[in-house]
Amino acid sequence: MKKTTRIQTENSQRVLDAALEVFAAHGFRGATVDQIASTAGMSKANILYYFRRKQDMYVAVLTKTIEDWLTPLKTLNPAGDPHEELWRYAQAKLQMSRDAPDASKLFANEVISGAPMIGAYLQNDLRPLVVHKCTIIQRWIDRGLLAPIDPLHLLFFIWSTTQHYADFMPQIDALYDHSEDKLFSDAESTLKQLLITGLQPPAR
Amino acid sequence: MKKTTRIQTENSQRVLDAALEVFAAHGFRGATVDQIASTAGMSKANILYYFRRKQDMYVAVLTKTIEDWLTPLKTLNPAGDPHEELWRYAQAKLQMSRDAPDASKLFANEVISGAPMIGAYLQNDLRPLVVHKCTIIQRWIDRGLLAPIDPLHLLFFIWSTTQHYADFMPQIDALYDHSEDKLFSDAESTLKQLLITGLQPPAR
DNA sequence: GTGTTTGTTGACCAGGCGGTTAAGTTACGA
DNA sequence: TCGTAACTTAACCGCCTGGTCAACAAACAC
Repeated sequence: MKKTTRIQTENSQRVLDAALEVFAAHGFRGATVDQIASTAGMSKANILYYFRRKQDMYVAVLTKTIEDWLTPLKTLNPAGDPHEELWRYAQAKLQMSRDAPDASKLFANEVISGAPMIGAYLQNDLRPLVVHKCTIIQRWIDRGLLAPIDPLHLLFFIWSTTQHYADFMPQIDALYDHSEDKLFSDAESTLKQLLITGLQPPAR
Repeated sequence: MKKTTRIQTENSQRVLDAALEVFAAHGFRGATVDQIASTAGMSKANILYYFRRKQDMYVAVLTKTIEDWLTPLKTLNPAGDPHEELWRYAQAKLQMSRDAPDASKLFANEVISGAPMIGAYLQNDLRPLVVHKCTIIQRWIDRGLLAPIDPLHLLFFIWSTTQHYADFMPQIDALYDHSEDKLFSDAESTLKQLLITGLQPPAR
């Protein structure tokens, strides 16, 4: 009954790529279907053949983004070295900011406007995952492997600093003179310094 | 010739307050004049009497925000204690995130959508200020008062972490259980820890 | 009080919005 | 090769958008 053809998968993807770009730049309300259509190089009526509503494109592209988002956090290994694990996570997030800045902007736009579409997701999916990871971090602290710090705010630190290099790129461009490669390697060393030395457990 | 009446100042302010709220939540394109009008409790035609275009409200509210934004950075005192000065700045920014979250969201929205309105400002006003402050920080480092770190990325760190507590509040709400007071005092100690210990100069 | 400036608004406009439909074109299995 | 299901789009719809305007009300200087 429901078979997905080649053209279907191809064109759906084209629409989603264009939708991500436009929604990331203007948010849900600021984006127009016409603009998504012209970005995708298709007629408006045609993209509405694949996604009947603007909102359908939005949730599709947002859901995909969120799934990618969660992956690196899930891999935090309780048995590993705390500094190494946290730094690996921060690195992965920074890399995502570089590789998929639009995904970061999309998420930022959604949350800034009050998370109207993903409020439930934050409560039902993100929260339990974060609570779990925070207990892992807390256990590291209790065992003296990490300086005492609020695990949740530590996550906020990692999120905010890494996503900054996607969301605020126009500002960074105005202030930073060197290549993109150097920008991200400088960012990496700065974050590493703040994270690692900031989390050094007190001497025994 | 150009005298501003009492009603003018009062009502202009009402419009700007409403405009800040709406633009912060939906960005320039996503905001509607009708919505600003109803938020201000005035008719659409009336608010367009004070600001002839939607864009005029936007630049007015954005300009005001940016001026407030820069103030605390300007007070960075080269003669002061580096840790104290930087921490005072970070604290001031965090307090602004708490007191005026809409201003932070407005700015974030503008930059995320490519800074179409304030690109010139970033180059002409923000940049020289930041360059100057970076040399101050660099001088502290050269004198051994601060751990070696990239001054610009240090500013990025302060900006991103503090603004996170305004822009991403819906996400924080979903993850954080205690009072707003406790949230911000926890944030403060976490940031202080990361900033101060992360910047401790190497032992002589 | 009166005249003039300032403030207020309902009605209106052209264009853009998300979305539908009907009619046509293309792809493809049999 | 042919039939049919999948695909494409011009034309259209009602509503909302930013913005104008003329007519009216309020405030104020004298």
